[in-house]
Amino acid sequence: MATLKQIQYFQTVAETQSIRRAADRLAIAQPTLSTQLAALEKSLGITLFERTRRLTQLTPAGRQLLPAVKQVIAQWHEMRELAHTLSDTAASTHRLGVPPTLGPYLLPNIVPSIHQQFDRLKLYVREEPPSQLETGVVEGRYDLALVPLPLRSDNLTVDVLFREPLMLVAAREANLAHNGVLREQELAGMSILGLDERHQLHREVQRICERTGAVLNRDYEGTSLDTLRQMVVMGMGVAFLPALYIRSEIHRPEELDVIRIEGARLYREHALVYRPGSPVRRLYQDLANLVRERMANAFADVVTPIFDRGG
Amino acid sequence: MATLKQIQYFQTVAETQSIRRAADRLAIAQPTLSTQLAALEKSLGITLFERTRRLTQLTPAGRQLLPAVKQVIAQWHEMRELAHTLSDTAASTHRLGVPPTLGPYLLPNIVPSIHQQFDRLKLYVREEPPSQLETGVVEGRYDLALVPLPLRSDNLTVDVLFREPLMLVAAREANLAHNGVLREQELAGMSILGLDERHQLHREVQRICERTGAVLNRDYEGTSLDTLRQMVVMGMGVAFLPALYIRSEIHRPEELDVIRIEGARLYREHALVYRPGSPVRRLYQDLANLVRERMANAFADVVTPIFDRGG
DNA sequence: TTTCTGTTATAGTTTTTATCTATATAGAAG
DNA sequence: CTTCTATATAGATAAAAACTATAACAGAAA
Repeated sequence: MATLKQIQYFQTVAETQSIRRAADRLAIAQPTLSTQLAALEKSLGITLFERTRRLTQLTPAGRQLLPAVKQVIAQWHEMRELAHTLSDTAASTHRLGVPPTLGPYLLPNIVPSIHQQFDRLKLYVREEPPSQLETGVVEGRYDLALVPLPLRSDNLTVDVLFREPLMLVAAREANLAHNGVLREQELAGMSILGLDERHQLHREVQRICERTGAVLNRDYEGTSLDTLRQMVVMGMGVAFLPALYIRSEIHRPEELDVIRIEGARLYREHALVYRPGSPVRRLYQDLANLVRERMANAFADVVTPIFDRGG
Repeated sequence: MATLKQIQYFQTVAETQSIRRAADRLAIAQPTLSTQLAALEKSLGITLFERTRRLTQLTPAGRQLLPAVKQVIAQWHEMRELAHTLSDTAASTHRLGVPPTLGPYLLPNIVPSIHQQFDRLKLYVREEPPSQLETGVVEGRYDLALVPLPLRSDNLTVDVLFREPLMLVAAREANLAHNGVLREQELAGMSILGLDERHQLHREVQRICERTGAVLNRDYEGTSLDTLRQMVVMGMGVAFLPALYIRSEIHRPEELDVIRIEGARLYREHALVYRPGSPVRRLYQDLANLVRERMANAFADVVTPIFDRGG
C-alpha cells in the first residue's frame, strides 16, 4: 500500500531529477529513498523513473501520475491546515439547540458577546421542544443545548444559567392590577391562557395554576408566545409570559398590562446542558459563564443569573 | 506525521461510531486502532472523538475535519486508479519528435495503424530539426524521435526503420528525362536547388552533389519542401525531394517530372531513437516494427523497410 | 446494591517496516 | 584504463505498528 511518505518522496525525486539530491533534501539516506521508490513502483505496478547515471527522470507514465500525486499531497496539507485551525477548540462549529420559547428572545442578546469573546467560534442553532433537545444532546445530534429545568435525563452535565420570571399579562382595558402588582391570592379562580401541551411552558403554567388556584383555560391554547400575546390583546384572558419575551417583543405597552405577582415563586430556570464526556466541556463552562455575566450586566432587572449551582 | 492509514482509520471510526466495530471492519485489533487514533489526535493537536462506553462520536472539530479527510482519501484512490490505468505502458502519452521534412508526410500514414494496435496509447508530437530532436531525446524533452541517419550522438538506441529514395524533380517543360529515368552521369554539372543549411536534407543533397558532380545552387534556398517544390515549378531549377513527400504532396503530375536516377544510391534512412535506459523500450521496438510493417504493406513502391539492422 | 456485559485504554511482546552504514555495480568523463 | 558519480543491494539497527492479555469503567441486569 502506497504511503504518503512514499508519494512525497516520489514528488521530490521528480523535482530534483536525482535520487541523491532528493535524499539530501528529504534528509534521509540515499538507499532508503531508492528502496522506498522501488516499493512505491511495485505497489503501483508502474515504473516511475528512468534511472541513468547522469539523471533520473520520469517515465511517460510517471510524468502523467505526478499531477495526481501532487493533488493528494495538496489535499493532505489542506487537511493539516484545517486541523491546525481547529486545534483551538473555540474555532469549531458547535451545534446548539434552543427551545422556541427562549431561543429567539435570548440569543440576540448573547450571541454578539459570544463572538466578541470567542471570535472564531461558530454556532449552528436549531429550535426544538426541550424534551427533544435533551435526547438530541444525549444522542449526539447536538453538542449542547439550552433547556428549562428540571431535566428528564440524568446523564447530562447541567450548568444552571439563570432564573427567568413569568409575568402575568392582561389587556390594558381589563384594568386588573393596581400599580402593576398583584398578590398571589388574587390569582385564585382567574382563567389563564396557556400554550398547547407540547410546550414545556404549558406544564410550568399548569403547576402555577395548581398552586395558586388559578384555572388553566384549555379551550384555546396558543401555539407560540406570539399567538398567546395576541390572544391576550384580543381580550380572551390573561397569560403568564416569560420576562425575556416581554422585554424583547412587547413594544406597545399601551396594549397590555404587565403585572408582577407579589410573594410568589413564579419563574422558570434555564440551563446549558452537554454530555459529561465532551472533550470541550471546559469551553461550554466558559460559555455558560459568559451567558450569566451578560445577564448580570445587561438584564439584571429581568432575570437572575445563578453562579453557584451546577456543573 | 499523520499517515494515510491513520486517516482511513479515522474515517472508519467516524462511520461506525465505534472503535470496536471499526477495528472489526478494518480487520485489525481494537487496541491497535485505539493507539493509532490517539497518535493521530496527538499529531493533529485535536481531540477527534468523544469516547464513551455506549458510543464513540465525533467532536465538533472532528466533525469538521472529516470532509477534508475524505477528500484526501478520495484523491488517493483517484491516484491509484490512474496508476492502474497507466500500468499498461501503452496507455500513456509518449512525446514523439519528428523532423519537418518527414513528419507531415509519414505520420498521417502510420498514426491510424498505431491507434488501431495500441488503442490507449497517445502521442504528443512536435516538429524540430533532427539535431535538436537528438539532444531532445538525450535530455528527456522527448521520449522518442524519428530522425534521419547518421546520428551525431552515440548514446541513443537506434531502430532503423526504412530507406526513402530521393527523387529528382524538374519542371515538365524542362523536358529533362527520357521515360522518367536519368543515368547518374547525366547529373554532372546540373544546378540543384536545395533547402537552407539548417535542414538535414541540405547536407544530404550536398553529399549527392559532391558524388555526382552536380552543383548545389546556394543563391536560392528553400525553407520547406513546399517552397522548394514551388521553386521547381517556377522553373528555377531541379531539386531532390523525398519520395514520401512526393507521394503525399504532388497532386498535379502535369506540372512536374519525377525522375528516377539509375544506378545511384540516392536515398536517406530514417530511424526511431530513444534512450537505452527507457523502461518502455520494448514498446518502442514494437512501434518501430509496426512502422516497418506498415511501410512494407502500403508503401513498398515508395520506401524500403529495414528489418535486420539496429535495436 | 452487586454482578454481568460491552467498550475503550494500557502494558508488554512480537512482527513488520523504515532507516542506516557499508559496499557493489555500472555509466560517463578524463 | 582509471576515476568519479549515481544508483542498487546487503545486512544490521531502530522505529512503528501490530498482536495478546488485561485493566478500567459505564450501563444494564439481577
